[in-house]
This record gives sequence, structure tokens and C-alpha cells, in this order.
Amino acid sequence: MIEQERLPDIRTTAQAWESLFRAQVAVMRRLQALPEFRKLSVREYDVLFNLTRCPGGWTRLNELNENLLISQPSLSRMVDRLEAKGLVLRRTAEQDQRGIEISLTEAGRELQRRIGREHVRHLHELIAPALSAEEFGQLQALTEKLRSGLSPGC
Amino acid sequence: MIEQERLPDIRTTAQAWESLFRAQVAVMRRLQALPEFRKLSVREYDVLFNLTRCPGGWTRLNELNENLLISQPSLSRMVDRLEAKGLVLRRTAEQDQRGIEISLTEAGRELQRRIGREHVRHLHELIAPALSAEEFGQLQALTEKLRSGLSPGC
DNA sequence: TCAGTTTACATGCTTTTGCATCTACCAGGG
DNA sequence: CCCTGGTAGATGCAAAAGCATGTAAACTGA
Repeated sequence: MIEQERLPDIRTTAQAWESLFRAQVAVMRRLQALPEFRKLSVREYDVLFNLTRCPGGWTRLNELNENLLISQPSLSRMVDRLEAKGLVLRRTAEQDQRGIEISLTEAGRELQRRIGREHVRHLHELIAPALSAEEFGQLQALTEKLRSGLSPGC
Repeated sequence: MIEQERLPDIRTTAQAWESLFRAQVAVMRRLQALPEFRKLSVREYDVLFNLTRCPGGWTRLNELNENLLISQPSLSRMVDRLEAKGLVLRRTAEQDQRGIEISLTEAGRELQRRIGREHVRHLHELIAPALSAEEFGQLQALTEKLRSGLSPGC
């Protein structure tokens, strides 16, 4: 038996996106009010978090910028501030003298871990009651597929 | 036969949320660069959009604020600007003299529709290739359930 | 009824963001 | 080799954001 896979119409995609977006807002709104984000904003934490996810520990600034919603100048200045706080290091890329590479300092890594632990714990308390383990698995699979399947054209 | 519904562990919830969040960032990053948001930022558009969704057309400012990620003072000033542009109206609430109610002007409604049409069209082009109609339906159902099932405690 | 508390929004002030632009560097022909 | 075009970040400046606080109205409980 052949499974028919319907192409989504414009209503379907719009409604799914709206629902996903509202869920994200609802969760994020509660998260960012939590005490772990008093010293470092969610955006700043997200930079540190992204830095933990790159092999070798160094990432290009432009590459980092692709995973964030802030503009290139804003990231440049946010890195200034994180550097001033002793949380990240800057160096010029070896192969491309225009480029800048960033990595966490030990203090930065430590702070990320500390905030991350609290964050994950609070996140769990907040969202765990909403879905079963199986449903969270489906949600993860669908959102991963969504992200990786975005139209390259636009 | 009884279906066993497992409770999610902390890894499962954290990974699902991270995936959802990254998908949202990836989509939003592309959306906000589109031409329809040159005149009005995504945040401002979202306010107009929320105003189309309230019965009677008038919404309390604090109620509106719950659906947005910006702070109360920021919303207050954003409404100032939208009012100055002739897109929304302000009035004091009847039952509660402290409260402010907002509604769209005709120009505001018109602008929302115009941006909204472009927005939905571009959104569709962007995300439609990623999932089937059935999968978008599942995604919508899961994210709605997530949003409505958040722990009231935190 | 009236002082004390809470809620809703506005406002002063500082920080952060974004747009436009600048500089430095790379890459690809002539 | 130099010139042209393009890319990676930095920076000047104006707009927007958040924090702390102010004001005024509503609730609360003697």
C-alpha cells in the first residue's frame, strides 16, 4: 500500500507556523524572567551556548551570526562586551585575515554551565507537563526536519 | 489494551525545546529580511496582527503584552509610535480607569492585511518544502498542546 | 471609610540594537 | 602587478529596548 503524502497548502503552513511561533513566545516569555538570566540576557547566554557546540572551540563570527536573530553589528558589539567581561576570546582567523574567531574562556565556559543547568531544570519544570515523552520526540523530529528542509531559494 | 504514556525526562524536553527554538530562529531570520518588513518591523507587525485576533477589536494593553516578548514599557512606547503613524487608537478602558484599550484604525487594518498577504506567501515558499501536509498538521497539534499545557507554577 | 497594598500604564535614564558606512583583506582578471 | 569587485568586521549615529520608578486608579481589610 502506497502512502499518499499531500503537499501542504498555504493555510496549513501558516497555521502551523503561527502555532509554533506562539508556543515559542509563551515558553520564552517565562524562561527569560527566571533568575538565571539576571546576570546574562538570554541572547548573551545563547552566544555562549553556541560556542560550546563548535568542535575545536573556535567559531567564525559570521558563522555564529547565522544562528542568531541579531544583526552583524549587534553581535560585534555583544562580543565586545562579553570579551570585556572575560567570558570570550577574540582572535583573527589564520586563513582569512579579515575574519574573527571566538572561543569561550574558562570563566565563560563555567558561567555557561552554571546558567545552563538552572535553565534546563526550569525549562523541564515548565514544559514537561504539556506533552508525553513520545510527543516530545515527535516534536523534535518535526522541528529538525523543518529546519533542515527550508527552501534554499528565499 | 492500555497505551503506556511515558513521562519525559530532562534530556528529552531540553532537546525538543532546543530543536524547536533553532527552527524558529532559522525561519524567523529569513522572514525578517524580506521586503514586507522594511516599513514595519516584525515586532510591530505582530502587534497589528494580534489586534486583528481580538473580538470587538479592542484589547487591553496588558493582555496584548502577554503574547509578546517585549517589556511593558517597550510596548507602551511602541503603541505611541503606532498611534503617531495612525495605525492604532488608544482609549481608557471603561470598567477600569487605569487600563488602556487599543484597536486598529482602518489604515492599520489595511497595512496589516497588505503585509500579512506577502508574509504568508513568503512563509509558504520558505517552509512548505520541508514537511508534508500531515506533518504540518502534527506540528501544529503538538505546539498547540505544548503552549496550552505549560506548567502554571513557573 | 480610609490607610495600605496592588495593579496598569507612563516616563526618566541607560544600555542595546540596527542601519548606513568605513576599513581591511581576499579573489579574479587583465 | 595592479585594478575591480566582493566579503568580514568595526564604528558613528539614531532608534528602540529594558530597568527603575512615578502616578493614578482599584482592591482589601480593619
